[in-house]
Amino acid sequence: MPPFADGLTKASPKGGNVFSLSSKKKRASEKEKPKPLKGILKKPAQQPPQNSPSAEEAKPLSNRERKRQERAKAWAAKIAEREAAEAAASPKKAAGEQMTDIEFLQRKRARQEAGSGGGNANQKKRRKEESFPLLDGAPAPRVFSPNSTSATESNDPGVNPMFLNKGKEKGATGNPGASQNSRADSARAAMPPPPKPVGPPQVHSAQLRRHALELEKSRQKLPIYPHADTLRQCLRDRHVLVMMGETGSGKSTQIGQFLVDEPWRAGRCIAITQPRKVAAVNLARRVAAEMGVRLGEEVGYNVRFDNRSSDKTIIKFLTDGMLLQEMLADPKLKRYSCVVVDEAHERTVGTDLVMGFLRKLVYGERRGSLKVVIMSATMEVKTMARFFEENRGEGVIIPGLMPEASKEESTPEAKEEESTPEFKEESVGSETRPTPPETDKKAKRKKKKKKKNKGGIDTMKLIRSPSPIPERIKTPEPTSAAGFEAERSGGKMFFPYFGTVALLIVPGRQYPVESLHAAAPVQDYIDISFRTVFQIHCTHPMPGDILVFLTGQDEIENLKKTILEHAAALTKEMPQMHVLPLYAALPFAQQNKVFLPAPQKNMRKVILCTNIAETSVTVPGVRYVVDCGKAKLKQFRPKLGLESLLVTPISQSSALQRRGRAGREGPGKCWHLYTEDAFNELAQVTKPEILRTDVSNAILILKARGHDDVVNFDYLSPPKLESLQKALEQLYSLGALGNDGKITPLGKKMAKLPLAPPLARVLLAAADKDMNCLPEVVDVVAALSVDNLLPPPPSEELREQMEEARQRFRRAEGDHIMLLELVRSFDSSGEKLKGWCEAHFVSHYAMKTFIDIRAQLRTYCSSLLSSTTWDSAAAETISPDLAERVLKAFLKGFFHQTARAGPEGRLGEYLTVLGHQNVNVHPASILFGKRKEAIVYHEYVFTTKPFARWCSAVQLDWVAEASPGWVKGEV
DNA sequence: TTGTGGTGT
Repeated sequence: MPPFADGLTKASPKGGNVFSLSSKKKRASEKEKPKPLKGILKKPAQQPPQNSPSAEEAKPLSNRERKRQERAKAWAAKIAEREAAEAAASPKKAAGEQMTDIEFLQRKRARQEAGSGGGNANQKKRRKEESFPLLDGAPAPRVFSPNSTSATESNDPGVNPMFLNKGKEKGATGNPGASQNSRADSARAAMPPPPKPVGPPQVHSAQLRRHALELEKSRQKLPIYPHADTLRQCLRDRHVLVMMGETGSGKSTQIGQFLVDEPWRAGRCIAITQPRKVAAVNLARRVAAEMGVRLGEEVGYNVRFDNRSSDKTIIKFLTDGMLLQEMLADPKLKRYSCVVVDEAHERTVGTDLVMGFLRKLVYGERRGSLKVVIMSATMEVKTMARFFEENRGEGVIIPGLMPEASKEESTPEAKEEESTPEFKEESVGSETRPTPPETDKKAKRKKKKKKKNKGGIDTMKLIRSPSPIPERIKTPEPTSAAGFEAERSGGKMFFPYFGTVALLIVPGRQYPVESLHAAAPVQDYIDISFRTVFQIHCTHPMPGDILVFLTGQDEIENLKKTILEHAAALTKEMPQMHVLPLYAALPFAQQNKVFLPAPQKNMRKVILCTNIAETSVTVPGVRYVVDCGKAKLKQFRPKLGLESLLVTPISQSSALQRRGRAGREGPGKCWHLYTEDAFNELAQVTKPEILRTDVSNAILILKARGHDDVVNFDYLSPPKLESLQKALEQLYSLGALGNDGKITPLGKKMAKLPLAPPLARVLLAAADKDMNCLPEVVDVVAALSVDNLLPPPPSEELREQMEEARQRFRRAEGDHIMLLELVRSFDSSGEKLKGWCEAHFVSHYAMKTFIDIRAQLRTYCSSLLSSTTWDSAAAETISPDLAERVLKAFLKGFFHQTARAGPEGRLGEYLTVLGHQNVNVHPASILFGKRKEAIVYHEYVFTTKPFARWCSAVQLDWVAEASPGWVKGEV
């Protein structure tokens, strides 16, 4: 008898199951459609759902289609004209001349005559230049879109493309036959095979193309596939498309392929951004395979340390961070005709900044020549659409989606202090940051205070630095008559246009997942998780793995232990349990175990994970999810200037995401360890990262890309003024900004480095003549940039052995120089990386990352310093003098993270130089238990106590020397 | 005397 059954009854006040079966059997994509609950174990009699369209008629080339093609041609000509004008005008402009209209026309005619005839010459010419065989010739054949003539016309009255799944629910809930037998499909099947590519020598092997043809079948089954035409039409009519595509809709792989042949592409690349590297790489692989091309040629990717793209690349997947980096050299993103922002709902700082830049470009410098697609989950669609509408959605109503936009904004918010008012929906649409007199007064008070305390920095002056007047241009005339028609009819006809934004909702492919909530509030969710896991295991059939969401490594390892102890007591008839932890700090080899089937036949995987499994990792085989309702989230407290990790209740979208993990391979079930009322009280969406973190890096990114007025930048969610102020202060104190708030030459160099501003400052300081320790500092900075370089001992027995192995790196100066010793020791050992790491208890994976980062930093630095030798083996030994120079360089970036010895007799205690806060040397530091005059530390963490991690001994006069004027007084 | 969610340049 398993120990849990008894516990379960006790845990419930009513003496029943802890869980009340929710009366709703929710389908992830249609929550609003309650369905009667059938028996828990009864298998639904439905097939895997596929959201396929109802029959769509394939028409011959209709008048409308012909007109559309004409419009497309006209469009291409327009872009070509614009480019011709730009190209022609620029040399003249440089010479201070103005080109006359006549000159312009002459040039234009000359260009046209140079082409092989017709008004489409420019377009043809460009196509040839691209040498993309699949696109050669006009009209461009849609090699990969055999349904291109199918009639999913967005301007077809009676169809509501905004709700593409409406009226198709039968298909959606699992009647694939309906779609497969549709006339549209047979029409597609009857189409002639794709024409063979013509043009330059065949670089694509027949094998690649054969494989692509095989993949074509599964492409056609994707829910998004039938909507290709609607999607294309949206982007012909509007420059911005906000698309809600649910999990499994195929949006990420298909969007690029749908748009390749569009005339507005004008030979330029389509960028698709991702928040994660793996996603960018895998998507590129898949799309290259589907298109039958070699990865890195027409389809490629670009992520840190790995660039597989070329001049030929027309669909490029890249991380949002990489796009931001590209924007340093190319602020207008001239090489792209279209930027697709995928997973926009995740609201990472990178994605948010990219969206801000794109909004500015699409209504400004790139008006008419840039298409923007935002792909997001349900919850954020309104936010995104309003943000991208040229007038912030003012006076525009999204039919059916936001009928009472004003009403729902009156939801009362909870706490005043901690909740960020800017985060509420309604403020998203605000045109500029509101500056009522009250705010202004407050700000002025702050300014006075700052002046008094720190002497001399006028932070408000920094904030209020040059404020370009935002350009206001009227909504462009829609190119589609139908779009115009729809707007005029005032909501009678539903067209997917929300002012200047097109809006599309594409259904996904998810199996139904049943939601269960706790009947009463849960006190100890670890204990209840444990019971629930056994309850599921004993009452639910195999196959079906269990995924348990917890908050951290510690919880996971503890629960794993408990489960294993009790799993041993399971009877032999019961399936066995295979318990696996999953969190980011776990070595890859162990992480990968979750992808493998359980080692024995009658065995169920129980995966205990952090929110890594919410987005980053998809575990196969999962049918049951346990959601504890909490997660660790970073929080920035601007008053203290500190980031900390806090266990926080998750948001509703997060809960739905977790639940969705049960429905990837079949109908599933999710146990939420909190009441339904508690769920209803959760925030709708997770607070965007930009409101939770230190924004100094983000501000430097803005400044370096020419946005001086960082307060009035187009943020989807503007950070608190306090956070901005803190960031500006930090950048100013590091010398990245001048008194006028503008970026300094030093700041520009810092922005180019892939490092947090203080570390970037350190690196640049080391290049100074008096410091002269760049190679050493590069080593230390790179070592500090990797996580878990020195993992804790795998077992207590090995602790002594570990300490002995690491003994040779010890340096009296502290952890920074210890890291340098470690790196030197590896460099001079001549051993293979893996063996060396194992012998010294250094993380192999972290060390590989270290090597990559170091190489990248060296490349950046080579331009700073011509005569630097990077040969570590030939370098001087780490003399006390060299160590001192290294630490002094660190103080240039970390003077604000220094502390002096605390009261006598308390060894590890220090008081921060700024703010006089108590900090303790972290026990993992080699300075632990040692008393020094002062320390510089790399990181402040608050766990059981405030700790300073990665500490080194410094002298107070060094601190004073390295600090800017206003800090000196504090030392 | 510790051991922090997840990303990214």
